[in-house]
Parts: sequence; C-alpha cells; structure tokens
Amino acid sequence: MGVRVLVVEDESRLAAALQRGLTAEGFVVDTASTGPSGLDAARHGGYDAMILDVMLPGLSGYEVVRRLRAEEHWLPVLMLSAKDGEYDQADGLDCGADDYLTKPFSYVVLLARLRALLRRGAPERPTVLTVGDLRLDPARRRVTRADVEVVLTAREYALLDYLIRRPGEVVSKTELLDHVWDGGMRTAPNAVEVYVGYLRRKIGRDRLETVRGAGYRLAT
Amino acid sequence: MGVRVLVVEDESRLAAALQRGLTAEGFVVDTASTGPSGLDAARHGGYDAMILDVMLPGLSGYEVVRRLRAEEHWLPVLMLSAKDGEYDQADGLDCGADDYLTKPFSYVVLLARLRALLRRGAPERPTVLTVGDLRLDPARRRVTRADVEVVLTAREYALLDYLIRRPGEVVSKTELLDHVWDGGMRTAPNAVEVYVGYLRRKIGRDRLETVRGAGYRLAT
DNA sequence: GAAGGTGCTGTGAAGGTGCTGAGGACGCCA
DNA sequence: TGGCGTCCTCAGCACCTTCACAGCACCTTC
Repeated sequence: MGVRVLVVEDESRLAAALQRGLTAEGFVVDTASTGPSGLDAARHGGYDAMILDVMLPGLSGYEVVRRLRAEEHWLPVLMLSAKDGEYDQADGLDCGADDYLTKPFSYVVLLARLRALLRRGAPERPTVLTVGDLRLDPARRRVTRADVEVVLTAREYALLDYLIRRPGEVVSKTELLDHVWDGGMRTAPNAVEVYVGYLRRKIGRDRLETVRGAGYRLAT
Repeated sequence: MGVRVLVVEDESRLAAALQRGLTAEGFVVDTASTGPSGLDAARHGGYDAMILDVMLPGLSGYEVVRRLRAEEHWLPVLMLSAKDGEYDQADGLDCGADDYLTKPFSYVVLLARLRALLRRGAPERPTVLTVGDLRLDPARRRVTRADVEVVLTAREYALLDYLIRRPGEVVSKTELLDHVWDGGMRTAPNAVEVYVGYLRRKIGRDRLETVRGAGYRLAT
C-alpha cells in the first residue's frame, strides 16, 4: 500500500492537477477543499503527509496546522501560499509547518520537498546568526544591529549572510563573487567593493574590515 | 550506546509525546518537569543535548540556561517557547541557548534542529600554525606575536606563511622566489632580502636567521 | 689586508588596490 | 508613461605595496 498524502486546496484546478501528478508518482491522494474539512481529514485519515494551502475557506492553513500541533499530531505539513507579502514564510514555519512553498511553484520542487519531508528531513532552519550586536535571522530575512532593524537590499543581505557565517575569517573577493554573486556572471570585482561600502554604511564602518590583498573580514 | 537527550517540560502530554518520538528515533531520553530538577539533571546527567521549555515551575528555562552557562556547562540547548510576545527568540539566544523553537512547532523540524545541534557539537577549529610565541591563523589571516596582533602586507604574510610551515628548515631564496613570488616573474633575489627585513622588524629580528649562502631559517 | 661576494636597508618611483560619487540599465508599480 | 528602487559599471582619487637601485657593512677567500 502506497504513501498517503492529503491535499487541502480550494482552487479546484490546482487541486486536480496535484492529485493527478502525485497519483502518477505512486502516492495515494485524497483532497479536501476547506479548512475545517482538511483539519478533520488530517486528524483521522492516517496520512503520511499533508499539502496545505494557506488561503482556505472556513479556517486558514496556519490555523489548521496550529490546531493539529496543539493536539500533538506531528503529521508532516508542506504549506503553499501566494506570495502576496501579507503572510510570509516565517509565519508559516512559526505556526508549525515543516516546509513552505510559495506560489507559483515548480511541480518538481514540490515533489522533491514532499519526498524530503517523508524521509523525515525537514529543511533545517538555521539558527539566528549573531556576531557582536549584529543579528541575522535567515528565516525572517531580518537583520538587526543593537536590536534596531537594518533594512538591506537583496544583494546586501546575501553578502552579509555569507560573511556572518564565517565570522572573523577572511573571505576573498573571488569567493564572494562566486557565492554571493552568480559565479558565471563575470561581475567585476569592484561590485564587491561597492557593496561592502553600502553594507558598511548600514551596519557600521568598523564592522567590516578590509584585508588588503586578501579580502574582507567581519569583525568578531 | 545512544545519544542522550534531556527533555525539560512541565506539560506532561507534550513531554510524553517528545519522549516517545525521540526514543523511536533512537535517542535515549530522560525527562524532568521543573526548572530546578532540570538544571540538576543537566549538570550531572552527562547528556548530549537538552530540550528545554521556557515556562517551567520553580525556575524559568532562561534562568536554567543562564546558570548552566555561568558554570561553564556548554551542553547544547534547544529552547521551546510559546509565542506570546512577552519573551522572544532573541531573549532565548541571548541567555545562552543554542537554538530556539516557537510553539506550536513541527516535530520534524524539532528533530532536524536537534540533529543540527548535535552535529555542531564539535566546532571546527581551523589549524593555527605556531612557532614559539608566533602564531599564524590562515583562516582569519591573522598573525600574533606573544598574543599581540602583527599587521602584515600580503607579501609579508605570504612569506611568513611559507616559512612557518617549515620551521627550523633552511629555505633558499630561489625557493622563496618560486613559491612566495610568482615563479615566472623574474623578480630579483634582493626582493627576498628586502621582505625578510620587513618581516624582521615586525616579528622580531632574531626570529628569522640568515644562513649565509644558503637561505633563511625561522627559529624554532 | 685586499678583493670580491653576500646580505641589509633607506629612498623613491611605478603601479596596484580599494573607496566613492555619478549615472546608466533594468524591472516594478501606479 | 514616469517615478522609484536596485544593481552594477565607470572613472577619479587617495593611499598602500611592491620592488629596483645604490650604498654600505660584513664575511670569506686568497
């Protein structure tokens, strides 16, 4: 007997597509189209995993997971949500979901994540990274300095993210270009200098040391 | 013998669920239900990790970690807390916890984080090269002499890096030109002499011996 | 002791390295 | 369409590093 998956999704076209696709992969799929009916099915249906939309009539996806967890049902939950900004990924994970996908998503990615969940491997949300009074929360994509939020652009954030995982170590421009920028993109090394400059203005000039001829170092 | 985990949680249903789940995963699990008893068990039980609720009778989870850390117990701690706003994630991390989960949480996520914590147990200590009171840390690209930082230029650093890996051995100028300078560049051997001079001024005159007609040797 | 070899160091030129402000390209949104 | 934010390039500048050179000190050899 196959692996049983519950799909809770009110958009009937998407629900049907998922059911078809997952069935073709060998899963046994049931669907529900409202919050309450999904919750009920999850409680009693003996499923191995649940794919759960956030926007549902009757009860939101968040609420469904929250109630399940409160009742100590540990069914793996993969949440789906439109990227409308109102809700974000951190909310989804905070309410007890195991993984999270933003619409529009790739079916292949969904499948991969579902399989990972079934293997009991929730994606690890990294801890909040801290260096001095600088704090970076990857799940929320938030950076604070002395508890004051610092607003960073995508690139600035990616740069800080890379550096803060190796505090005190010297990281070369080439390495940064490879990992923070797209390695194949042939961005000029000067871009690194420019963004180091931006970052310094936001997190403090002395926090990011230049090691001439070698790279940059986040002061510990 | 398995990995030993201590669960400190006063809600008995959750404690039981965790014990059951973690045991099924192969962990050896003990539980405590109050702050003081948890602290005591953590001190003396030889656990590999602790899962610790914040709200506990007798002594809060924060206080438990704080006291453990004050006594220099570095047991990995995963904190659990209700997201009621009064306490937040930062508090948990600030008081010395290693990771933090907000209730309601996903069991799979808890498992993933716990495993991450146990893995992280052995923090990677990059090699530091030492000769006498001279220390060179390649990752941080930092050189200290009697614990005082010595600031080196790129070339000086490269030279010292090369020499410190062969302490006590005589290294010829040609070899240095080949490895520290670009071998093809046809730099005059005098450059080596110049940089040996620079280095001597910074790390101490007697640390770098001249072997006339043969090369240089880093005194051990 | 003279002569030549070897190594040391101060000077200064050349060029390298990094920082910054300006501004173009692009995508997004109203 | 225009305004805005972001990304990134470019050019100019300031500063630092590197290295050649030359003069000198010292050692070795004869």
